[in-house]
Parts: sequence; C-alpha cells; structure tokens
Amino acid sequence: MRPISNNIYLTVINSQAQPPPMPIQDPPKLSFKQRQLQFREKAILDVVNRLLAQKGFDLMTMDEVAAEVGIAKASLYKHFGSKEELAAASMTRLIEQTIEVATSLSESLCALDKLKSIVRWAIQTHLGGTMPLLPSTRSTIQHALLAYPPYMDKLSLLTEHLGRWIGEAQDLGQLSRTLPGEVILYTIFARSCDPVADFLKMGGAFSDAEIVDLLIRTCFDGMTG
Amino acid sequence: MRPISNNIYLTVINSQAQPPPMPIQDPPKLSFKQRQLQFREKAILDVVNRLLAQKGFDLMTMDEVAAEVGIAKASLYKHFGSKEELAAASMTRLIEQTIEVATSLSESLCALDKLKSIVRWAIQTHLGGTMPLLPSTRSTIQHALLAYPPYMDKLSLLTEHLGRWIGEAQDLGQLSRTLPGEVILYTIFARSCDPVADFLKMGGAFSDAEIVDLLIRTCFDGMTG
DNA sequence: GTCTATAAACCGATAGAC
DNA sequence: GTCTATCGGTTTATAGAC
Repeated sequence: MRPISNNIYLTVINSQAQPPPMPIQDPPKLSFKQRQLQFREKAILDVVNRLLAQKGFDLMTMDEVAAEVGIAKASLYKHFGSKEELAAASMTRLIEQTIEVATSLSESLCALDKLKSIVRWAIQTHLGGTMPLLPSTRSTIQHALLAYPPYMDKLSLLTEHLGRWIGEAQDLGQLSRTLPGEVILYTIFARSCDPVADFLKMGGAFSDAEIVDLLIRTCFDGMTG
Repeated sequence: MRPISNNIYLTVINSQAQPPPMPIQDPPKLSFKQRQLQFREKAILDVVNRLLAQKGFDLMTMDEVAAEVGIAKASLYKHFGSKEELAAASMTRLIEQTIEVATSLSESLCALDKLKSIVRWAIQTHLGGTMPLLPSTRSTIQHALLAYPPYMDKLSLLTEHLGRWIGEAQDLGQLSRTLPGEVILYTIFARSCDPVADFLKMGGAFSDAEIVDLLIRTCFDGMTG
C-alpha cells in the first residue's frame, strides 16, 4: 500500500512498524496538590467532552464549562491556555480512550472483528452522548488539533493499530483487497461519528442495540447484501 | 414498511401517493424591478450556499455574505429576515436542485442506478465545494429548517422520490429487503455529505472521479466485498 | 416626495485579563 | 468575581436616485 501524504489523520497505515515514541512509565507518587489538580483536570475534561458532543466547539462557551464544573472561569485558564487548547486536550483524551479500548481487545478476535468492535464501541459512545463529531474539514478545532502535538501523536498511534488490522483483514480476504487502506480507515472514522445514528434514535423505532447493529452492518457489508 | 415518527427528514417513505400540494403555475410577467430583485436574491443564495459549504452556518457571518455579494449588510435584511432564514432559503434551493436532478434521470435506469446517480451527483457537488453538510443533529440550523415550511415541503417531496426507488430496489432484490427503508434513506443522505470525500481529496492520492467511485462502492457494497 | 441602498449605531454575547 | 474589548446579528437614520 502506498504511503499517503500528511493529512488530519496523519495516516501511517501499513507504514513500517515504528518503535513506540516513548516507553510508558507509571508516574511516581504525586503530591496531594498535584493529585487534586489532576482530579479537577479530569472533571473539566469530562464536562468539555460532553459539551463538545452536545453542541460542538463553536457553541460551547467557557462560562458554561466553568459553571458546569463548578469553578471560576479564571481557574479554567490556570489549566488550559485557551478554549482551543481545552478542546484539543479533550479530543486527545478521547483518542487515548480509543487506544485503550483497542489494546484491551481479546487477542483471540480476528482482525475484522477487532475493527468491528472499535466501531461498535464508538457508536455506543456516540449514542450515549459523549462522542464529539471528530472528522470535519469545516470545523474550527481542526486547525488547533493539527497544531497540538499530543493529539497528533496519539492519533498516529491509533492509526497504526487500525492500519495493522486493516492490512491483516485484507490479507485474510475479510476486507476487500482492492479497496485502498485509507478509504477503509476514514470510513471507519466517519461511521464512528455518523449522524445516521442520531436520526435513527430520534425516529424512536429502534433500540440503541439495533441501531448499532444496523450501522455496523451497512458500514461493513453495504446495503445491497 | 412501518411509517416512522416525525423527524428532520419528515420521512414519507412508501406512504400512499399524495396529490401534489399545489399546481405549478409559471409566474406571469414580472416587472423590471421584481426581476432585478430575483436576480440579486439568486446571487445572495449562491454566495450563502458556497459559504455554508466552506465554513458552515456558525462560522458564516452576515458581513462576509454582504461583502462577497457586493451589497451592504442591511440590504440582506430586505430579502431575508434573519441569518437563519437566509440559510434555510439556501438549503431549500439545494433540495430543489436535488429534486430536479432526480426527476431528470432517465426512466430507463433501474431503481438502484437512480439512487446511485443521485449519490454520485451529490458527492460531485460536495467535491466541487458547494455542498453544505446537511445532516447533523448538532447543527444550529436544524431547528430553523424544521420551522421553515418550504424546506420541509421540498424535503418531503425528495424523500417521496427516493423512498419509492428504495422500495423498488428492495422488491427487485437490488437492495437488502431486511434493511429498514429509513436506514437506507439516511445512509444515502449521510454519504452525500461524507467528510471522507474531503479527507481523500486532501490526501491527494485520488482524482475526484476515483473518490466518487470509491465512496459509492463502500456506501452500497460495503468494505467486505 | 418617495423609495432604495447603505453607513453607522446598537446591543447582547463571549473570550480572556485583572 | 468583575471588567473590558471584540465580534456579529439586527435596527435605524441618512444620503441619493428617480
């Protein structure tokens, strides 16, 4: 597969395996103050994540974030330098969570089932109201994300995972060998934030579980089957 | 197929055929002033359509619209009462154009090919930079659109067209008979504004024609084939 | 005099500073 | 917790054309 040029997903599909950027070392004991800071940071990001999912970046206000966390607006700026950085941190954590889900998948699953599991988790998260709409070239945050190395690093890592599974699934004939890897990758990303889920939920005719199954089915098997 | 509750698409899939809401009468001679107004209105909507496609509703400003049209901001309000109404009018025209494309399709095409033709046209429009991202439950305009009868009427009309073809294609076994009609309909809508097209274009590895083919293929046939 | 386009003013909201 | 500068949607008053 051809390496593709830089883009928002910083795709490294099927690139040569890279050494992990840095060895993971569990952080040594933090002082009480540090833990308190970390705790509040988590609370902030929880709120931001939900607001991003519900209203998107432009409609989310810093006043609102501060109010929902229960702290002063100025305190927000102690943790995050700007609204963009705040959103970028939240998105980075989302990618981290996705990577955790990916690495925790049973090794006994085949590549295709691993990919489906990721999409399943993403759609469930979406239906739960905590999945920001990641991929849009029109969004204000895209530029901030591109300029935020932690996000790009984590995205590379995730893409590496998914790219490996996509290649495996193609080798096994589970996914079309004639479909470019990035088309599969982007389609998986897109379906994970698919507005179709929202509209089906609004329609009220299907349970969440049914919606997940329908979306995974149309995503992987199409509509002609 | 089960009728589904009201939602943004006001689905009338497979509903009984309804008489057209009103007979179309070509408007009799317009005065010079009226025609001039109509001409400028078209120019405004052209700009709005492009800006909606490029930046979305929230990031589009009335200053920008006025500047690009080449008129004063206040003049915009002679034509459209608010920013929401302006966007709604633009979206309504887009649906009208889609209906025109649909009705102009050759009768010799089978139902499935008609559906594919519509998606093909939509993705081409998208790649051309004049396709606003219609379906998102998070968007500000959705409420305005729901409250704008001309849009809802046109959308019903379009949905009726597509719903009929979906039913035909299912009867012919061209589309899965076990897939709910609204899932197919929404998927078609979603794929028509798919961000995947943008990312593939940004990647630079594919021509527009290739992107269109890849998206139609994954949409209808999935990725496992 | 009337009608139209526009510049300028208005005002609420919001990011960020003190 | 308050303050300020800015931005953007909306309104109003004015200048100019017919």
